[in-house]
Amino acid sequence: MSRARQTVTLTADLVILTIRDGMLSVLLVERENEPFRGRLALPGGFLRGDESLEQAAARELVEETRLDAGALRLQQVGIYSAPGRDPRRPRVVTCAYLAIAPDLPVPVAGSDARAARWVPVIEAADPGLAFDHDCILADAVDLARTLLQFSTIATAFCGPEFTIGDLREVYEIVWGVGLDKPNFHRKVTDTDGFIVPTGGKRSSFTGRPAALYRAGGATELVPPMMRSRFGA
Amino acid sequence: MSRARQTVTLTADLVILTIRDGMLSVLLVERENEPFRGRLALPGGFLRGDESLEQAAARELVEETRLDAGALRLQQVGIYSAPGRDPRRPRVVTCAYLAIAPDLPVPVAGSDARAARWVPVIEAADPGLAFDHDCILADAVDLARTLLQFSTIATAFCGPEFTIGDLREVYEIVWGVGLDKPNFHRKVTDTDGFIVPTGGKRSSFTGRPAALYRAGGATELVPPMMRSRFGA
DNA sequence: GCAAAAGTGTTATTGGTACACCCATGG
DNA sequence: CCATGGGTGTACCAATAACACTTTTGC
Repeated sequence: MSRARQTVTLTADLVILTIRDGMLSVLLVERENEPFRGRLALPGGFLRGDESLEQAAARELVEETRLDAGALRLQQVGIYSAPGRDPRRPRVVTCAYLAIAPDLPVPVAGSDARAARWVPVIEAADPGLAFDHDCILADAVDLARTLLQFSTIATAFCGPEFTIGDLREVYEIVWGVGLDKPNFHRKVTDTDGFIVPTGGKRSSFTGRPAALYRAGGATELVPPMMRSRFGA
Repeated sequence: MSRARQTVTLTADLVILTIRDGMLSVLLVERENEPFRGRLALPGGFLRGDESLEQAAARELVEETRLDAGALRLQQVGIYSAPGRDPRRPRVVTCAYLAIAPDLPVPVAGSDARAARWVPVIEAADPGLAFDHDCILADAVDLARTLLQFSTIATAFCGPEFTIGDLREVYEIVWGVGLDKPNFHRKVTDTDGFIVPTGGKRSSFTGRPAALYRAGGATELVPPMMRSRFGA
């Protein structure tokens, strides 16, 4: 029987990352049904008949965060197909997608009544997530760290307008390192299309006001952003 | 009806790349059944009940090439789930895996009777492959080019022993550029764990004999291999 | 003035590019 | 000796790392 071709159930799971209170955080939902009732899990849903997996992931993203998936860049993390990973049915295979969101005002209750909330990534593995979502989350965070290095996606963590200091904080928090402020400033301003000045300034509580920028048109970051030691 | 959860058929397709006669080539099989009867397609097969997709891909690889998947590094290219991509059934979703193989002695007829043969990648798109395999192949070749830049996987194109010139040819053929010989030599010898000398030498028809090397233990290539202009 | 954050200048070092040049072998 | 590919030396250049220093705000 194991040699026979068979059908499987396909789901798309989302790893929506943001930065809240200086911590890399992920949107998790509390499961209301068995198995793993009461445990936290990544938001996700079943593939429908008229859509691709990426479209399913985009639909989930809108339901959970009200963010337009077209504006965000949805990145495929990988496919998880180990037999028995879902106790409910013999074969439930999932494809995980990474989305990076700005700090949203609200725990964004989805259109469905599930209780969604932001959880710092370091706390997410505490009792452990449902299914193999710990593994998926770890892979997605790894991917996010790599994307920061080679793409301009770090701006997706910020709002429409941000300072270079905001952007540097994104790198420092996601990578868990300190970056040299002067060198970072030059790097992002010298890279064509990374950020463009809006002309505005923002005064923080203390210190000199910082110039405001918005995301530029470039998506690739060449040369890549290097991870230095500690200069914060 | 389109909102209902449904089951799909899952397959694992393989993009097995090698270098033959100085050309990047891919292993293709001729389809014996409709649809796309007589057209070339990527080797692949249905997921069985007791295995993951990666295991299914590894099994296919052994069947097609007799290569141990454990020795090779199987890389996930992506998932292809557009509705209607397979005319046979409403939903057939495939996950594509990239394998890089040394130049094998034989067109390696698989254990099944399918006629498998190596086809240069530039010729593969000539009448077009079956299904969306043109797209999968293009994505896999892109991935291979990127992997050559950031990993040591280029050695997988070579046999157990190879010269630095052999390795340089791999880069030149896959990237379609010429590389500076002296700089390439230093780059690979200076990178710890990329290649290790075996002590042997190989005399070609002409010129000074080249030292032989085997693949080292490193998998990542830092700093990455750069694509220069043309110095061949 | 002082603290704090933004932003500029300058130097040392690392690593890639280009290319001249020598080495070892077959014919 | 000559052609050919293997391999070394070296000058130059681009980009990063480290850090001193100036600027502009709030208090």
